[in-house]
Amino acid sequence: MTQSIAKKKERSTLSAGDWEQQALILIAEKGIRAVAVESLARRMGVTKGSFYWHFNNRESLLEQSLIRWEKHDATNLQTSLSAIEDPRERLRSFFRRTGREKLTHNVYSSLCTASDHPQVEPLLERVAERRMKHIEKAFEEIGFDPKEASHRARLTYSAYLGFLQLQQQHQTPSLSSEEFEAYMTHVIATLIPEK
Amino acid sequence: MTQSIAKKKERSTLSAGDWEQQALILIAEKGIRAVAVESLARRMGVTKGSFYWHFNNRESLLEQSLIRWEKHDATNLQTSLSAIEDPRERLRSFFRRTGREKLTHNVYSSLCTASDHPQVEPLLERVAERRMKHIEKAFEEIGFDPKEASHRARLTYSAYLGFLQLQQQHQTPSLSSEEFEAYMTHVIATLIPEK
DNA sequence: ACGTTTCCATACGTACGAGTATGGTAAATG
DNA sequence: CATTTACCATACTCGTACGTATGGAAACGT
Repeated sequence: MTQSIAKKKERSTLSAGDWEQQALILIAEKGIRAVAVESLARRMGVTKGSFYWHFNNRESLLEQSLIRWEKHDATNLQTSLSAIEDPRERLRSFFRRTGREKLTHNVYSSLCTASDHPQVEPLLERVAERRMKHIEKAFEEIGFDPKEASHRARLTYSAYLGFLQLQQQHQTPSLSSEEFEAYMTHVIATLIPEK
Repeated sequence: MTQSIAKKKERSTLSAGDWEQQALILIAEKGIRAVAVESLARRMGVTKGSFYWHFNNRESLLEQSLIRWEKHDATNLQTSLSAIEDPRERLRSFFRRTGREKLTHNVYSSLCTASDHPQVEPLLERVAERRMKHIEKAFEEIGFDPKEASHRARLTYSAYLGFLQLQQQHQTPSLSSEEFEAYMTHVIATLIPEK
């Protein structure tokens, strides 16, 4: 038993986790609708027979994949919260998170364009709620009263979501350009008040 | 010939325009993916045979419908621009446009969740570009220099897009509540500087 | 060594939606 | 009045993707 665990690195056989991981990569690249079991199987170098041994159906795969992603995202948020004590800096790092965490970020971006999907919608709700609370807390630490902090958090997260949308439409300066830097500076200056 | 035009109000036969109109209504209600020719035909009280007399294929219907919507939206923007001379008031009216123009607004909202669709993507790009220019101009009239106005317009439109996203996820206060009014006041105060 | 899991391939069955072929009916036209 | 034209119904084909049935081969337990 202990030996079989160590063997995982060899691609002798696939695990359910491998399928979930590849599904997330495919979501990030082409969106959730592109996750078809036959094409995904080809991608993994096997056929459908393998898939239906690991999962009951496509819906089950998506469910597990999304749970996996959500956990990963929640811990990401938590660590950034405990790591950065200055609330202003914490907010700035939230915006700049777009650059790092490429995969998990692209997954979210893709999921947003599938908000009508029955399995995705509740996930997006939970994630948005969690992140907005996170932002709201930072604004309260800065000095906003609860009501204002709530509104400012909603506005901030809306700006973030809208930016993702424009990014997918290729209507945003590339992340590495100085045009992008200038825009980020403007956003931070507008939404995060000085001391 | 002149008589047949006058008869249009009677639902004796359907025109291409009728199909496009119903397609837009369906898009607003259930998204563009729900626009299937058979189900749409049932909605119109006829069968596929009718549809394929008016259109070559489904793609053609979507193309015509989207063009129709885009024209409508462009004139809407133009009239609001020429009707309101105060730039601040013009920006405020942009935000509040969510309430009025229910149909055309819901269509846009639905289209945003289908930004990966090949026929929708270029449309969204054009619309976003047009609207952002509109907002940018208002900010310039207020007194922002061109660079700042551009950034502020992008931020403003991002906030708008993000709000639509949250709205679809039912994570926004209802448009008629005072909670919504308080939020709008906050947004306007944050993004539109006082004189 | 032998049977039992584990993992996967192959071949099917099925549902759905797009598009086609063809025929029918009422209105317009001459 | 006869015939064309506009509009629509019915009955197909076809491609795609999900899901199932079944069998094979390697690994594991005993």
